[in-house]
Amino acid sequence: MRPDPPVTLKDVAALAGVHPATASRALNLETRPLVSGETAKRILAAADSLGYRPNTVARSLRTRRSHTVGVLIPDLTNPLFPPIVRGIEDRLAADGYVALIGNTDSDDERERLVFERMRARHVDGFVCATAHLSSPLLAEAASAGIPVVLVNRYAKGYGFPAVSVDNERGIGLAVSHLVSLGHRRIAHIAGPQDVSTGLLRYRGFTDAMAAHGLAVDPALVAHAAAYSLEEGDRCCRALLERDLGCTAVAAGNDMLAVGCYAALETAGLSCPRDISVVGFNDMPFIDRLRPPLTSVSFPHYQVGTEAGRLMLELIAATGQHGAVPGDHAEILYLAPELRVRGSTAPPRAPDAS
Amino acid sequence: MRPDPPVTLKDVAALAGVHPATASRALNLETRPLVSGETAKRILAAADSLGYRPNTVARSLRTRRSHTVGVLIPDLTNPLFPPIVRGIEDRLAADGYVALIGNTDSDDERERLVFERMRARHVDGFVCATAHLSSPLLAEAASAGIPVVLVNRYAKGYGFPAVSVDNERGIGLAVSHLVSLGHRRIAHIAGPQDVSTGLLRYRGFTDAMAAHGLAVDPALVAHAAAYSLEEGDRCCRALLERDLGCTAVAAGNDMLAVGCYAALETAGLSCPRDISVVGFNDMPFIDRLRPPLTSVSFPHYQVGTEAGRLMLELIAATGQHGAVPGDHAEILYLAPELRVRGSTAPPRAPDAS
DNA sequence: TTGTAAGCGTTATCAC
DNA sequence: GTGATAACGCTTACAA
Repeated sequence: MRPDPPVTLKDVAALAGVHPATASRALNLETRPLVSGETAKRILAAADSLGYRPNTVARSLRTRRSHTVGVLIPDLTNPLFPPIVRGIEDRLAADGYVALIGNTDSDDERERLVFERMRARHVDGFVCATAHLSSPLLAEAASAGIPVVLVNRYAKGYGFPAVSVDNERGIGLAVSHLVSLGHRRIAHIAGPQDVSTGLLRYRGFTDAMAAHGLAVDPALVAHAAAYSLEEGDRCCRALLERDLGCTAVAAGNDMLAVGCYAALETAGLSCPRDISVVGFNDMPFIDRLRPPLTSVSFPHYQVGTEAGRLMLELIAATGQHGAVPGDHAEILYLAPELRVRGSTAPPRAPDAS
Repeated sequence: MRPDPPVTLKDVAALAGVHPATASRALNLETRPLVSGETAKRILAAADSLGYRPNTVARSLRTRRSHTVGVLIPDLTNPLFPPIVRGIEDRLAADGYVALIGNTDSDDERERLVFERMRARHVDGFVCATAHLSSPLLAEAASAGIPVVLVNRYAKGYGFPAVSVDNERGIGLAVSHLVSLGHRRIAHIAGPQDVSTGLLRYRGFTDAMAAHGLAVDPALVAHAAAYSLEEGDRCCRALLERDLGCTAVAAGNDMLAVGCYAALETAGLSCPRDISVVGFNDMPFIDRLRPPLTSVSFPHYQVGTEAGRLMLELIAATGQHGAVPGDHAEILYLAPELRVRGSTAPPRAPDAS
């Protein structure tokens, strides 16, 4: 079976007995008012009967709008991202946009590569969940006037809108919870300090401790090189080896927290009996682990839909006059909630602070 | 800051003092041999100094190749898919392709919508993980000569290559394992029968039971309307209510199996003490549930990379003469392996079959 | 209200 | 080996 020859605007115009330009006008909602109702009807009927589908590529070449958005994430297999990406896709789809997806593994080179590739395909904007605090890509996008929406992470100074959880408040909830259980010597496994979440949660941790009148023992802070199970495991071991009598760990995110589970098991310790663990993100299925992880939650899917919305607004705004993107950049902080589960309990032998 | 004006082929040609056509030839590897080494070098230098990036959209219009592939999946938030999608994306990226992603929720209308949208964007092919056993989309793609690779599911008669696990053998492993533990009355929660996995695993289940000389009590087969936790819960309840003394459940996939956990808990039963449960897919993190789920495993990521490979081959082949896609359709069955974990144990009171 | 014509950036097909 | 020219399918001033 040989491919059917694609039907073009010219075919539709011919069948309707009008000029292609007229057909184009009738087929586009914005310009439809320009053509008489009579001919418009004829054209639409013709298009319909031929099964006409506009060639987006040609249109894109002309209008410099592809109705396509690039989505940059570190790694789709990190359970945090699927709901976010779905949210983005759903919101974009509602307006006729489609999403190009690219995993970067937080690798600058790979990030650059997918960025370039998407740019070459004339994406109308980027939703970016990979932003390091300083990123040449963002600078480039800014100077090229490409809309960017930051997700989950924030980067200063580019004037891009962002959607994210209130990290400092979130980790504060975790600390308060642990303190209220009676914990005093609380450790923190900090995420990478070159991404906003790592930095803000670390800062939030020290602030929250201070607010509770607790000193932060620097030895009770471990620094993870990445948000991974392995790093969580490694950092937790390091903390245990220091033998500083900590009774709880507030981890920088869920992966690090689950990494702690492994370290505790290796050390023959029980969670939460010996050590309480709190995560951050409340990833899907994390409530079904053994033990169910207490974690700081926020609406992932909604992060995606909000990011999609901001992107669409940004694209629309960029169309207008010489609109400077980022003029009135909207930064959205979604409220965190603590989901208390089985990984936290009062310390074994509460020490009077 | 005003957007930099994009540099085009004409600019490069001008700087190099050649005609745009020549510049084009020099810039494309396939046609580079046509131009003298001297001028080629000059052109490349010019392109480099200007930071030239080919406009893929324009190229696409001309060549009818977008170097873009549409990926259709039911739902990205189903943990089975992220590794597969990553595999696809990684393989495609290695050849300069990017992936458009679309969630369909197994909804025909939505599927049609994203399909059309991607088609309008001139994707070079579709990797499709949503195929029902009969799908108008597939027929349409086939007749339009659009390359399609089926993933995880199979659909007969279109001649499309497919990558999937050997479902019948997989469920056979599960049954053998349960039988060897001493189970005789084994229930099956069958997935939707209009998708290949549901059908094949069901068939595989009855075959395997027969091979062990065990009768399949029809009342011990429950039919799930979807691969969801809710349906697993519902089906498992139904099975329990029938009170037929089953001691083990071989579920159609992991979601259904985890749904069983909920039903068992509600019924005050313990897994694996009262009822053993086996899943299928070995989703990420499923080994960390309570109890860790025994499941039929296969290499998800590799499913993705193989699908990507097949897609690239198909695209390459379609380029040639009037190659009929699906002539030598390659069907890849990856080998399943059983991961035995804490959700299976000998029955409480083994009944002599 | 509709037609004309130019052009988006590239590549394919001719000549030279 | 290189240049000229047309064309991919569509939109959009401008003209009628």
